[in-house]
Amino acid sequence: MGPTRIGIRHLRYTIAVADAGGFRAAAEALNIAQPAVSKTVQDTEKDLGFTIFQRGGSGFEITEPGRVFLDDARLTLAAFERTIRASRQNELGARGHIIVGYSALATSSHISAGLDRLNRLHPGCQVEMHVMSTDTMMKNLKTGEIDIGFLLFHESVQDPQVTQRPIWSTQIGVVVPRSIDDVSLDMLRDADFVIGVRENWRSFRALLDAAFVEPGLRPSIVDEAWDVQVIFQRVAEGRGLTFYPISAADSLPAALKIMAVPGWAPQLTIAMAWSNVADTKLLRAFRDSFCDNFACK
Amino acid sequence: MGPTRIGIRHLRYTIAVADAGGFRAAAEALNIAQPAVSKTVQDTEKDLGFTIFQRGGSGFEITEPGRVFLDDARLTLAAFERTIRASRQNELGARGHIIVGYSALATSSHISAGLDRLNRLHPGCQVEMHVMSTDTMMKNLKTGEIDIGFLLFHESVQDPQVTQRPIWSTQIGVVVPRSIDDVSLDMLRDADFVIGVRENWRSFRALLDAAFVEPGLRPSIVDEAWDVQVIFQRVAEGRGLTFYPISAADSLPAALKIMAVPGWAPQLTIAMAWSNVADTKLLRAFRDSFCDNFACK
DNA sequence: TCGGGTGATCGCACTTCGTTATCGGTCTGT
DNA sequence: ACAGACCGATAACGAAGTGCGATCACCCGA
Repeated sequence: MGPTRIGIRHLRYTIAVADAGGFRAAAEALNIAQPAVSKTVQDTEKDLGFTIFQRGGSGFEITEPGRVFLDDARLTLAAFERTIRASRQNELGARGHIIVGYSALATSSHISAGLDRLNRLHPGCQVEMHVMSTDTMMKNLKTGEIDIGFLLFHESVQDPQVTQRPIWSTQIGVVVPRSIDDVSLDMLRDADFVIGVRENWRSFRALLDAAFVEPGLRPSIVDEAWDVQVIFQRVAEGRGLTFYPISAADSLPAALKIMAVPGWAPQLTIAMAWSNVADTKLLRAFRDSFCDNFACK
Repeated sequence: MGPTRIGIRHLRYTIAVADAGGFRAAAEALNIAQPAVSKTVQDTEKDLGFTIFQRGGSGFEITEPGRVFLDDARLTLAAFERTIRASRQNELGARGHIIVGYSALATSSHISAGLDRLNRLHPGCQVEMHVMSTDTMMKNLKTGEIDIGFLLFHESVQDPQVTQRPIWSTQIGVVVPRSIDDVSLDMLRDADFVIGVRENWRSFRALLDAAFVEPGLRPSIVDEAWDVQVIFQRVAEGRGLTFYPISAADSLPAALKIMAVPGWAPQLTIAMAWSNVADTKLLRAFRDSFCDNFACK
């Protein structure tokens, strides 16, 4: 069996077909004509020696070996694009491009401090930030769509393919309108709350549920929202209070403030996460610039 | 900045230049003409936006960003070839190809048992075995030249990029000609020994050195050899004795036998090792088929 | 049976990638 | 100092890879 004639292009097209759910759709997504996709996928199948897509009259199914190949190919393609992206010069003439995902809970001066630190070591290195839920982040880390994630450290968020390292801990406080002067456990029992929906805030909600048990809290949730902005908006309107890590105090709207509850201090840890497979010199430098900073490891 | 026009070929050629130490040498190694290499490397540099090789009158130097890029590119290329290799059908029509490195010390029925087990799960999956020293193995694991290694588990053999998992333990015995009936600590004090050279047997020698301390042994080494076959040959000739793990008893030549020394039982552990970056479905199956077997993890 | 959907095939143009021949450069030994 | 051996870069050109539009064969629901 000779050397492969498969290249990155073959992986990219084949993956696109699987993702787009069809040859025509893939061609559209890739901005090329459909026959080119057909041809490339056929070449790939011929080289590998098995069919990836079982074509039927309408639509197709992915064969079992095809599924295995696609899983591996996705990782490989992500690794490839990562090394190119990390090495290419950007507009500023400096090298590097890192895509970071972070949970809204991880907003903190700690993050910007780490980014400043990185910027001193690698001037002009571009960092692209995207807010996303913890679950989405884990998925994107595995597919290579993001390089690094900052998320809520929680036992329910584990994956053998993803390494996590705690970066800092803080405690959960109550977000209230500025007009309120103090809070207490008793007050929480009677208050109404606006909290993120479980679909998007699964691990934070799980952590809150656990924190409610000990003091016997059963907060009445009058409203749920998908995004933090909406939650804060509701709180500012006086619809209810909400819980948030105290380290994120800086990112609160002016109308709100966050306060620790005397006698109730649930801890929350933010961790940095990355795929075991994602490994470039630049990413190591990035991770180190965060770890040295907070004396972890 | 548009999408890259860099492909696997660019990585392969650029790496070849760095490895071969020259454009002409690289061309020869790749079995192509030299101008093709020049052109491809130039295209790569243009796309990345910096020079990888600083050409001087005679020879060249690798620039700092070039070195970083090359390190990443090596990993990426290895990942690419691994996924293709793992997916391609072999002559038997079954899928998979794994390259395994093993230390001569790891020869054992445990290994063949694990391979049998894998063969039941993945019939026809090709496994390519190469004997190499522990140090070479670590290097090859990192470059992706081998997928899995079986090596002597030793504190001096550590690398953040490589994961190790102990697979089995055994004890060290003395290899003697069949004519000898029993061995003792006192006998070892007077005997001559043939042992592997330190360059190729570094970690085993370190382990032996430590094991000699407690009973106060200072074996007289009359001969050193590079390969295990040569060592056994010398022992069979009566030149001296040697030390070897008892689990490898099966692989001894007929003229020799291995015996435990009463009152001296240094332990030795064999571990399976793999690069953190090396990750395909097939390799996970391989590792699992070994780990389940010996109830580790 | 007829449109509207799928993917496969064909023929042609452009790009990529390989070749050979040749150039200009630096070292080295006379 | 100069010839010769080595290096990498360049030029010109052929072969292969890769794109395109047009078209075909097929399945399905109206």
